Parts: sequence; C-alpha cells; structure tokens
Amino acid sequence: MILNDRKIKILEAIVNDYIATAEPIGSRTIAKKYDLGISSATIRNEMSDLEELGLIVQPHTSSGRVPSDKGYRLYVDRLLRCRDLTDEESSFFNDIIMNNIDHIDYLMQQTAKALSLLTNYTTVVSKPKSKKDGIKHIQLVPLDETSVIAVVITDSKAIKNNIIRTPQPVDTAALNGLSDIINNIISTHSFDEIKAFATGVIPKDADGNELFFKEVFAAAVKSVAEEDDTQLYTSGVNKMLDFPEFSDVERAKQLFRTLEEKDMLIDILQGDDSEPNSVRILIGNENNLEQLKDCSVIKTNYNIGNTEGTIGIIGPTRMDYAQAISVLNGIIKNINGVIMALSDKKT
Amino acid sequence: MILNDRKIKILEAIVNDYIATAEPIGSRTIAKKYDLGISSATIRNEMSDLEELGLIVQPHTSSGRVPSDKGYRLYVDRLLRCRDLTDEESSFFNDIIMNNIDHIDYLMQQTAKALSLLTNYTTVVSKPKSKKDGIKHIQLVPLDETSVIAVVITDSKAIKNNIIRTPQPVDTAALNGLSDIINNIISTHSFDEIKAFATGVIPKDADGNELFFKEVFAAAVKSVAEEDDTQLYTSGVNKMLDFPEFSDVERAKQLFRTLEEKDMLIDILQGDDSEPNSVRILIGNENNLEQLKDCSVIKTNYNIGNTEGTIGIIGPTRMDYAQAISVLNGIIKNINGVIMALSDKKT
DNA sequence: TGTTAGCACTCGACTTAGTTGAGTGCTAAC
DNA sequence: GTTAGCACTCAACTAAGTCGAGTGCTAACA
Repeated sequence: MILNDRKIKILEAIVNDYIATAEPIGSRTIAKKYDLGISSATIRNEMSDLEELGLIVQPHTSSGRVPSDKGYRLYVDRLLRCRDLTDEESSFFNDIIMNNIDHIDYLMQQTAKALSLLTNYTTVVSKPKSKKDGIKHIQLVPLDETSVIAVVITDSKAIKNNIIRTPQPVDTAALNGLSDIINNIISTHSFDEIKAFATGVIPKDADGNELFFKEVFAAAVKSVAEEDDTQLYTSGVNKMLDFPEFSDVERAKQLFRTLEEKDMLIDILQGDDSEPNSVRILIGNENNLEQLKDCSVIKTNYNIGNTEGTIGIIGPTRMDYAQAISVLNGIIKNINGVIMALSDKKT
Repeated sequence: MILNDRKIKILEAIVNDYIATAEPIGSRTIAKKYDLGISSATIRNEMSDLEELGLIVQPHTSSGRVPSDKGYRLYVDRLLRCRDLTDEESSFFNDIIMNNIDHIDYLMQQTAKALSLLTNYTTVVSKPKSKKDGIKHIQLVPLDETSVIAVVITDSKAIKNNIIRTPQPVDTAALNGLSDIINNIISTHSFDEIKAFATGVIPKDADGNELFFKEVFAAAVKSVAEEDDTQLYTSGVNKMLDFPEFSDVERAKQLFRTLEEKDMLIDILQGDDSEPNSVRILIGNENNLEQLKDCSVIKTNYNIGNTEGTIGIIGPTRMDYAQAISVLNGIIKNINGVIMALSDKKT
C-alpha cells in the first residue's frame, strides 16, 4: 500500500488534533475541520489504510483514531516544522545564562527549570559519569577556631568544600603553607597512593599533623568519588498531572515513582549516543521502559565550559513535539552562542 | 456538658480508627471493636454529645463520625502516647548524621529525606533568613588558566564558591597574596563600602587589577545575598498521593502547587516561634492556609553547628501523629546527642 | 476506478431508577 | 442511665435504557 500525499495529510491532521485535544479523532471531524476536499467516507477509507499501516490505532471499535508510536515517529521525522525562539524566549534564557555563566551546574539546573516553564513539560538534566577523575588542587581556608575548609578541585574542575576539624586553631598563613605541602604531595603521588594515605593508618606525630593531613586526603578522595557519581536533576515533574493521560491517580503515582528512579532516567538520557550534538527523540516504547511507554523523551547533549551532560524533556507521547524540540534546540544554540561570544571577547 | 472519661475513650477510638482506615466510624463499629462495655445505642448518645462539643463531625447525615480539627487537637494534646525510636531507626539516623556531620546543610536535607522515608509523610527543611550576614573571609584558589575560584565565607559561616575569570593566568602564590590584600580590605571596611566597591565604577589600572578585585567583591556580595535568602527543601512530596484524601487528581494538583510555593511553606514553618526548641503541631486550619486546611504540620527548630532552621512533617490531618512526633523528636535528640558527644570529645 | 451517500451497527459515556447497607435519631421499656 | 427496637437517611452500587460519535459496508455515481 502506498502512503500517498493524502494519507499523510490525514495522518498529520490526526496527530495535530490529538496533540491538541487528547480525544480520538473521527473522520467527520477531519472532513469538517481540514479542507481536504473529500468526504468523511473517503477519509474513513484512508484511515482504514493508515490503521493497516500501523500508523494509527482505534482505542475501541466505533471510536475515532489515535496516532500510534509509529505514527508519531513518521510525523516527527517527516512532518515536523520547528520554529525559532521568540524574542521573549531568547531574552528569557539569555538572562538566565548571563546570571549563571560562572556556575555551570547551577546554570543547567536553571535552564532545565526555564525549559520546563516554557514547554510545560518535565525536564531532566544529567551530568555523566566521568570515569577517571582525580585531585587537581587543594586549598585550606580558615573557617573558625575549630575547623578549616578544604576546597578540593578535581581534574574535571568540580569544586567541593569539606569542613575539617583541627586539633588547634591554625591561621591563614599556616594554612597556605600546609596547602602548599599538600599540593606538593598531590602532584608527586598517584591517586591510589593518596587514597592509601587517606585510609591507611598513619602514626600521628607529636603535634598531630599527620592525622590532619589524613583527614584532608580523605575529604579529597571523597570529593572525587562524589563527582564520579552521575548527578541528575528533574524539574516540573508536577506538570505531568496537567495531562488527562495521568488524571488517574494510580497512573500518576506510578509515573512519579519512575521519575524518582534516577538510575533509570540516566540510562534513558545517556543511552543511544549515536549522534553527539543533535536532538534525539524517543517516542513511547522506543525508550524500552514499560513504565514510560506512554511518554516521549526529547534530549540533547550539552558541552559547556568544563561540564558536559544531557538535558531532556519528558512528556506524554501526545506531546507538542514541534514546540518542545524548537525550544530545546533554541536554548542550546543560545547557550553556545553566549559562550562563544564570551570566549571571543577574551582572546 | 462534661467531657467525661467515657466520651474521651470514644473520641480516642474514633480518632485511632479514622487514622487507620480513613473511613467514617459508626457507633456499632466502636461497640464491637473496643470493649467499652456499653451498647452501640449508648455510644450513639455519647457521639451526639461529642458532636455538640465540636470534637467530631458527620460528613453527611446517616454516615459515621470523623474527628474535627478540634477533636484532633484534644487527641494530640491529651491522648497522645509517643514512643522512643527503635534501635533500627536510631542507627539509621546515626549513620546519616555521622556521614554528613561536616556538611550541615546536606545533613538536614538527608535527615528530611530519611524522616520522610520513616514516616511516609512529606517533609520540609528551611534555613531562616539571617537578616544581617556579612563577609568573613575570601580565599582565591586557582582553577585553570582563565579562572580562579573565590571561596567566600560569610559571617554565618556559609561557604560559597564563585568562579571568576582572570585577564591572565595567576599562580597560587600570587593568589595567596591577593587573598591577603582582599581580606585586609574586608576587615577594614564596612559591608556597605564593599558593596560600593562591587557596584561602583572603579577605573581599572594598567594591569587590570582593579577590575579583578571588583569582580571578587561582587561575587562576595552576591554570596551573602544568596545566603540571606531563606532556602527550603522538600522531600517525599509524592507520598501525599498514597492517601485516599488526595486520590482526586484535582486535589492532588492543588496540594502540589501549594507545596511548590516556597514562601508560603516558609511562613508556615517559621511563624509562631513561641517555644523555640519544642515540637509544635498545626492541625488543619490552624496553619491559616486555605489550601492546606486538610493537612497538618508537625515542626521543630534545629540548631546545629553554624546552621539553624526548621524541619517539618506535612501530612493529612488524619495523620499518625504519635508516629510522626515520635520520630521527629527522636531524630532531633539523636542529632543533638551526636553533636554533643563530638564536642565533648574535642574539649 | 475512485468517491460518496446512506444505513446498520458498535460501544463508551451518560442518565435514571431501584436496591443495599451502614449509619443515624428517637422512643419506650428496663 | 442504658438499651432494644424501629423508622428513617443517604452515599454507593447496580442494571437498564438512551444518546451520540464513530465505524464498516454497500450500492450508486462520475
């Protein structure tokens, strides 16, 4: 059976209408609403063909048609018309970017939040597992009489603060000296050796310095380990309740539980890295997760400054793909644009 | 009308049963389930009195009775039997405390999470507005060729990292020198003066140092401002979906929207600070928030190390007060106990 | 051969009336 | 003061009936 132009027009009508109304679409609705110049009976015949092709389904006999995953896929691949960001959207994001340009992690969280506000879908940001991180630099900073802060900078340029109790008060100058010694040790020893310093039993000398060093190294090792764990932030999860497909509390509960399972979401976001910097779309069952079979995921990688990761939009399969993709594409371009401009200015 | 012992026993039965089942309780149920030695007809008479006293209500004629806010209040004030934490609960929390003792903010978030897991209610932690914070210390730490980190410690001992771009690479020794100069300026100038440095137009000198300082001060001022904003974390919001009172999606949506309004929650948590370190309970309308009239809040202040704030449990008015209060009380004692033990060891 | 009007049929959604049962309040007797 | 008994109430459920949006099929038409 040939998928002629008319069939595609009808499919498009069905998808558009269903995205807008969440109600199955009947032949008469299409005949009236879209001026295709054919009667409802003809549309009926065409719809029957579209169903045979697996592009639409009937929830039950004598109901209208609803797009199938395959139908959405065709729609997304061939019919989607993306738009550019509006000026308001652009400046909305630019403000966020400019205000957070030096806090990349926070910037991504804010971006996710804004993306959720603009699209009315749930968003997720993940930072990938950086398999082999190490300690780059440690700086001790005085906090109060009984504690100092060990600022640990990892090779991946993550910054972690660790509060460490000291046996006796230490002044800034002394801390700077200690920092130098520690950094010297770091640059001349492997990460595994430092790990051993941190966990091994080191006899502490008269004024307790060894023990103190040990705690610093332990904090540093812990910071690296923390950084190695992928982190995931979600935003706008509650938006899901606005969709009639989740007006049943049981379904909503199940969805929320799934969205809490960070490992699963990370798998979905980070799997399938075929084309690094393009927007990828998983429709319904394509994400291979039973619990999210009624959801679609639109995702893209970002790579900004020291941080890389994935940002994704999650909505019902009946989501406004054009809108979501446009906004996601737009903001990634915006962010990159601002970053480029800044680094141009600098050189 | 006298609230005799028998009436109170019946009220207690109603509250306990309603907490367990969420179904209105009839006189016959009480007669059968609780061995009060009186018939259902007598219980009916007593219930009629309890209703007149405003302690219980009938959702509709010919249905069983349900406790009113006033009924819960009496139950909480006079009938509640709290328990100590079980060994598992204690060690569960102790692990969390020991692992996060040096990250107080994170400790509170983790505690809230654990509290939510153990009680099956939503929890909230807030850090109060510290009206007058200032800059205590700034340390510059090298990050990479184009940026340094300004670690800002506020008077309230919050630690903030700010990435600052530098015109040219600066090494650690130079940064230590700069840090000293900056800290010298901080200790000899008021916060308002520093604010002026940060925002005012300072002509930058030949090698650009002034501008660089300006950015450091700006970051410091921003850090203080951030710290001044109360922060609020919620945990286990989804647990609310488990209660039949929110099985209607509209209600759930409204509740979730309210729980997103951080300002409102902060008001509820931080208002009414009559008795600083005790557990306080707001039942139903007592929280003065229409949207939370079917919810109760159990809250207490914490004051640990450098951080103080409020931690609260939110559930339906029909919540297991004994359980929630016991756990909340228990963990606050636990935390304080560990902190005490640690500071004892130190001195 | 493709298109269309017409018609019988399907089936979820809604309405209505009837039934059930848990619960009440009242009364009269113990 | 307590209780058995009884009439009454009302939400929740069930079954039957109606409605309407939608289909598939057929026969006629261009």
